[in-house]
Amino acid sequence: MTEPVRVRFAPSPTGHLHIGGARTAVYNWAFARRHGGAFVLRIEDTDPERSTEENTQAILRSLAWLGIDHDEGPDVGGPYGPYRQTERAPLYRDALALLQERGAVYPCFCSAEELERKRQEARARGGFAGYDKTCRAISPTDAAARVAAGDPHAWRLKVPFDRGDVVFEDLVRGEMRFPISAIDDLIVVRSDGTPTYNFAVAVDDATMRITHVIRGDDHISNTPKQILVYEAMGVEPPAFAHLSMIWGPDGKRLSKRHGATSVEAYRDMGYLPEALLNYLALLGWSLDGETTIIDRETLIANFSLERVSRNPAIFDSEKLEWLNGVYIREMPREQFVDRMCAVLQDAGLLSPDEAKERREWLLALAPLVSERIKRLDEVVPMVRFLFAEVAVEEKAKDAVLAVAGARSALEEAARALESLEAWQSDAIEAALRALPERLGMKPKAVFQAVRVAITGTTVSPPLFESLELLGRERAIARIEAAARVASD
RNA sequence: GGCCCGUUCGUCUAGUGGACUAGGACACCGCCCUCUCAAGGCGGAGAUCACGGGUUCGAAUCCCGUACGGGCUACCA
Repeated sequence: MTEPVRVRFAPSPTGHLHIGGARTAVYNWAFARRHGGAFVLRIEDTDPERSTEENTQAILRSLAWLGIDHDEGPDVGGPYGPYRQTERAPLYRDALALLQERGAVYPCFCSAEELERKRQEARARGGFAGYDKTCRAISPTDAAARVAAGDPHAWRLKVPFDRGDVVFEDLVRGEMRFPISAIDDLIVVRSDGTPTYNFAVAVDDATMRITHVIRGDDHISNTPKQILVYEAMGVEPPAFAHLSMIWGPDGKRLSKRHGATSVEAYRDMGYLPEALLNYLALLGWSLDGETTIIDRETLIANFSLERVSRNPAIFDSEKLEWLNGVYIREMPREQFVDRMCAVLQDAGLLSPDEAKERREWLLALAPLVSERIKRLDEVVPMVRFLFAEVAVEEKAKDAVLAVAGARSALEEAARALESLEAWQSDAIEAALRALPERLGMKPKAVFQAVRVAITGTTVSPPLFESLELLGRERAIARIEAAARVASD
């Protein structure tokens, strides 16, 4: 195959971009980039009830945030547009005309009620419950006459009787084979003139010159129908690759019940796009079974459909969180400061001006924080004490300040820090380390008392650095205040 | 009912007839480091490869069947 690779991601804007859709998008995108092909975005908005422009924009935003860029789409255009199905009506009309010309379709005058009744009967009898092909028996002249007379009708595909099994090579699963007898004379155009899904998809993929259709495996059984549409049009079908579904922790279809399912929700929780991308890539694909940290470039350079797994995967948010922590720790310090500032500004702890003025200070704080969090939203509780006055938590008070000797430890600490010449962590450390022995206390008891005094909690970034960043005046004031409520 | 897909540690996976006493990662447990929490280092536990038959000198890997889960079977997508 020498033609350039063209793949598409075709979401329905009936909701935001979900984890499952995002994974499909990632695989399509990675495949396109790997082969130097085009990644096209097509919006399947034929369901007017549930499709909204807001959702389309949200999907576009989510893809952009993940760093999945498309070459053609509703927002950037392209040579095979339009890229919204609702705008492609003329294409479907042309395709129907082509099928009519080729004698590949026939009008069906059966009413919905009639069809429903037949379906019930067939189901009761057992076996195949498809359309009984009543209208296929109507002679072309009679049919044409009824159409001309304005009889309501849908158009059905004449599934050939002598075709043999529909066989295709799925790039993930291998050979797929469907008996032609089990495939219905599907409706391609409804009586209101709108195309059905399987027809629209085949027409779109054909006219957009899609070479590889990579999508969820809920479409496996649709594939033979679409192949029949291609054949009816006289067009070579693309290659297909079906991805298994992503499930929630309970092994059921991923849904709101499982908590966050949209890409935007993960963004808002402080996940990094590169971490989500990495996680999604690994959910059903592996580089070699060993490598887990896979950046964008590595993914593009190595992605292959042959290594896509056939079984459904359960979404493991703990592993995603761990991965996010890895990316946070590996993030360049400057970049982390930017991310941290954004979060602090959202929390109202920092103004844009301060972010600029205190850049050096923030750069010093960054590594203390980045090493301790897995999500960006953990920044705020961890460093709040540096930006605002904090009350000592009750349980911290009970566990640390209510211990014998806490008061003298704090008083001594305040004294030692007051007389310090240079307010730097190493000097602070030297001063505080001398205390435990002199007071006959364990180092941990002294340090925890100081920690609680300045942060209000028993857990914080490293103590000496925290003291330095807090500043002498505030640090000593807090230690003295804590001493007043501590036990002897 | 019919057609189709799937089934390896709790989870994601490696594995394509012999290197498998089934490897890696997350989670879990222990130890070390240590001012807390993390991070990091070291180690541990965890999979009768869904089950049952076969093929073969030899099967997680090939074939058949069963069970369980899932999809399609719409003038939904």
